[in-house]
Amino acid sequence: MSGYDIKQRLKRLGWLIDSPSFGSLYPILRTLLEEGLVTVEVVPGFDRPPRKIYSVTEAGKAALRGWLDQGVEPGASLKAFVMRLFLAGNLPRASLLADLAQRRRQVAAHHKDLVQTAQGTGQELSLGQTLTLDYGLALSTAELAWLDQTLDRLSIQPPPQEASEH
Amino acid sequence: MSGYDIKQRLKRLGWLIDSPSFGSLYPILRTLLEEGLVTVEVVPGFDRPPRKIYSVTEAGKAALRGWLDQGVEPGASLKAFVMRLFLAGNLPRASLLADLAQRRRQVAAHHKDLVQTAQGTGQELSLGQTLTLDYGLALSTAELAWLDQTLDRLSIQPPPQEASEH
DNA sequence: CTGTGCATGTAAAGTGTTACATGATTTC
DNA sequence: GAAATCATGTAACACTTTACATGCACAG
Repeated sequence: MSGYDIKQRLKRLGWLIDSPSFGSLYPILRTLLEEGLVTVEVVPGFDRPPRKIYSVTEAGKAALRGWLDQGVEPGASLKAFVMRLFLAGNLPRASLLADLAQRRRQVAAHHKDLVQTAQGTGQELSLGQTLTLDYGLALSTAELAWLDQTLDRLSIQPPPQEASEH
Repeated sequence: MSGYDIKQRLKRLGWLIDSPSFGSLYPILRTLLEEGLVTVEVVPGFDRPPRKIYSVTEAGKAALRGWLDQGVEPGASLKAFVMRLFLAGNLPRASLLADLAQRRRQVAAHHKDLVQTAQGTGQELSLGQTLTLDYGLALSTAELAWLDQTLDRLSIQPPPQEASEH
């Protein structure tokens, strides 16, 4: 993909993560190129400006795998999780399941924390705090349900071949 | 609250937003103090190190209200929304409802986008992309439900007095 | 004929984290 | 006796955005 494409692609997920600006994206691509993690091919467009199509090299894939294998720090944000999830296709199935399981533990802990806060503090909460608490509970409940469902689906149906049902 | 307290408090919401480091938090508090938006009171502890308890001044409240009144840029992240929600107690009820309504529009648009991506692109999605899409759909669905429910609740039950049911 | 989309890139300015320094108390 | 919690703060470093520069095509 080109730098422009990458930004567009990330912007579509912009609700969950924030996509980088060109001012950080282009320098990063140059660095990756210098490190040999990607290659470029310049494709001149008829009408439009020429595009630089980047491809990940084997070294790049290895580096990505290395990064993913490091795992997430406990307490990682939603954003970090989404990023890893997006790249999960490059991860062996077992690692992906471990990642999801760890996320489940984190969200479960957070959920428990929210429930305790709701019960513990009594009635001395501001409207803002009440709403935030409520919002957090709703989202964590939904995420836990999704994680359980997805863990089930991926555990029972392990073949890396694509399912024919479509 | 003290700087330490603020960090603790924000860390409890750390699943949804990331709390600042002390390296940024303390300088910010000093700036706010110099601008007259907060005041300090040093409370020496018997055992523990002395604590600096900050309080928001009237000028600080006015500045906060000004910031909240600016509204959110379209395309604001979940993090930004949670921050505003948390501070919503300082907002007139009508502004809060407007904020929630705008968030609803944003999430609805994002949800629609995800549905189109799921249908449009066909079957040529990687596992990571499929999972991210699925995850986004699950969370946006849950958030829309919460927003609808909350908008209803706050519209029907507008009194700023606390409900007696507890 | 002004604005928007495509497409890349640089430099300055801003914002943030990491690492360090201090110092007492409690837990393993 | 080492490590963690409480509690504040600074300086160096890393990172990011904002603003600018370039240039063509197309729509209102």
